[in-house]
Amino acid sequence: MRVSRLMLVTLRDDPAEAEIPSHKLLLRAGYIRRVGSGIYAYLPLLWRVLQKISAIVREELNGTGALETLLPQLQPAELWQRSGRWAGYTAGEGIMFHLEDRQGRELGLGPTHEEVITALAGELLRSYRQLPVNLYQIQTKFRDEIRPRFGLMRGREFIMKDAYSFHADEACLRRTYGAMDQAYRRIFSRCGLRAVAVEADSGAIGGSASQEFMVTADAGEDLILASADGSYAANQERAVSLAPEAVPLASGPRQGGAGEPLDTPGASSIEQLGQAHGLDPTQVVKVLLLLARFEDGCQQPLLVCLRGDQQLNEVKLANAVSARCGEAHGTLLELGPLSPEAASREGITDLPFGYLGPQLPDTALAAARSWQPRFLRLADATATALGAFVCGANATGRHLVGASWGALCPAPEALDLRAAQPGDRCLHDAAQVLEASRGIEVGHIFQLGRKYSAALEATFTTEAGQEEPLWMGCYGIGVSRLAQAAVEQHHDANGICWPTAIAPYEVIVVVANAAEPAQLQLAERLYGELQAAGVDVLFDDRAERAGVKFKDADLLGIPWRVVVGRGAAEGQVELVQRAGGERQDLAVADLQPLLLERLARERQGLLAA
RNA sequence: CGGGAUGUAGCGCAGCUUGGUAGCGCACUUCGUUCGGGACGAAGGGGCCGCAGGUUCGAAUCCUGUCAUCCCGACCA
Repeated sequence: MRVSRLMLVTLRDDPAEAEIPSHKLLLRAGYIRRVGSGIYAYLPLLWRVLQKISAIVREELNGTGALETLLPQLQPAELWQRSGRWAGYTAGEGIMFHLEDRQGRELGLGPTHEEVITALAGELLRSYRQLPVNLYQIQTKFRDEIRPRFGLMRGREFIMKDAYSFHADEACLRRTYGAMDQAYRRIFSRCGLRAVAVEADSGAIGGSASQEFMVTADAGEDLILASADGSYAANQERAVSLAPEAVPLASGPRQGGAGEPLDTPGASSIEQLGQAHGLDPTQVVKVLLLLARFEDGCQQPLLVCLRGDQQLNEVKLANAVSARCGEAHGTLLELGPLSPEAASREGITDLPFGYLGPQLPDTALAAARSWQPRFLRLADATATALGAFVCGANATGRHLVGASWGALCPAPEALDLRAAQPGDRCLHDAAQVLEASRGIEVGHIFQLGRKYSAALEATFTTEAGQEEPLWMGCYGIGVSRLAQAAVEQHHDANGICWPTAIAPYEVIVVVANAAEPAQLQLAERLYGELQAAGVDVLFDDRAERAGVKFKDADLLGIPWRVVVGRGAAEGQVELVQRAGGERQDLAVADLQPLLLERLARERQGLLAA
């Protein structure tokens, strides 16, 4: 392709709308244009990148025996009502764009395709003999993100590869899940990206085991906690660890474990309490009140106990609450702190915030107008493990010292609700410590189990002649996000440095002075020869000064630059590698063999390394 | 949705405090010089000043409303 025909518009200044390097560079180099909030046009250069990524994804998935398909983006509400996700995805902070057709039928614009594929599988897969099957598609997804940002990182319309597998039993699901894990590692390696697999929360998709693939980059939205020995890595949402040891309360239980009152005016936070009365945060049980709102309108107050030095992990809490109430009240729509303002709107004005203790009786909710009149009481295991502790006395300006579970109040169910922190000891080896890094989530694989097949009655006949719901897995890759993540991981002060495997073009031939016939002729010749040799080659034939063309070549991030300049008459050209900036002068005859050899290796991405 | 900010030419910005009919850099067009790291000179083209009301002889500027976009938090590939 000739640059003069490429519709190339590069920007010298950073666009004001972009914040992170990859977003700025994609805009400046003419890869994308914003059309609306979270909506982008993929310009021709980026489309080539996306097609290269897609080709790698296809090759690897086809290699596992997966089948490519294409499912509708317009999806009937009825399908989502059957799976129980319509309300959760459209009401409240739901992310599904939805609309009504001229007949008044409700439709959703697919944010994901579990419903459609499961309904199809239910119709088509009748016997264990047809299993397993793994179907995938590469397609635009629509999500009405609460806050689109960072260009393609979190758009409202984006390209995703999603795959869904169907199995006769769980062991088979596990095998395919393992095969997808391996395929994903190969895909990211082939794209030239450093990626790590981490344990993850299953989120709104549901199901049991799940693993995320993170491209490591400082601008990543996710916090990864990993052990230095490489045997444990998890998203912070999911990470588990050993909490620091608690400092025992010197005097032990007092007043038989009911605790001794202590006047603590003004000490409504753990820090203030600790400073004023010489207490360690690990000696305190703190009580958080939260409110959960469900699909059926039920509003459930929660009383959560944590050890004073620990932070709540809301994802873990939301999972625990869903597990306990989901059956009766449907999807958990919202979970947040129970504020004094919200309480007083309910008619509850006497909650001593800052001095709450786990013995707070349900009668505190007696005045509630629309809330459930009983707390759902949960505790982190670090709190229930305390033999004697300090807690609020449920009266402003007063705490109890030396309280113990049983005597003060029954211990709530002990769960893991705490947020693991960098520096925590690991569960698998207490000598290992969790270290933090940032990542961009580019892939996520799930063992869904039978959640969707049961809801949508997608069953098959087993060898024994029984009707059973299909076992399912689902596997996603954010293709457009991956392209931007690659830029985030591979750029420098001058622009993008694409890994060759996904670069829009592999080589750019730059004619230093297009007015010089010898240069122009040689450049034309090399351009033609490289094309004939199967190289994706750009030819910068513009009547620009050399400096402009060099700057643009760097900004675009083409891995190899061939400069046809002063040495053209003597048959000399210069070869420059974009990443690293290595340059060498070559005889024209040596160029192509050298380039072809390097490209052959680089097209394999990190697999070649 | 809560908190913060910004809307002036394709992009980046000034002008607004103190109202008087819109400017700078880049980009674009033409000509000349230049020609290996975003050249120089000359001459040009391009703006419903986000939108709607209001105040005023007069509004980019003041007032009210509204929309959009971006940033910080909750969601996700």
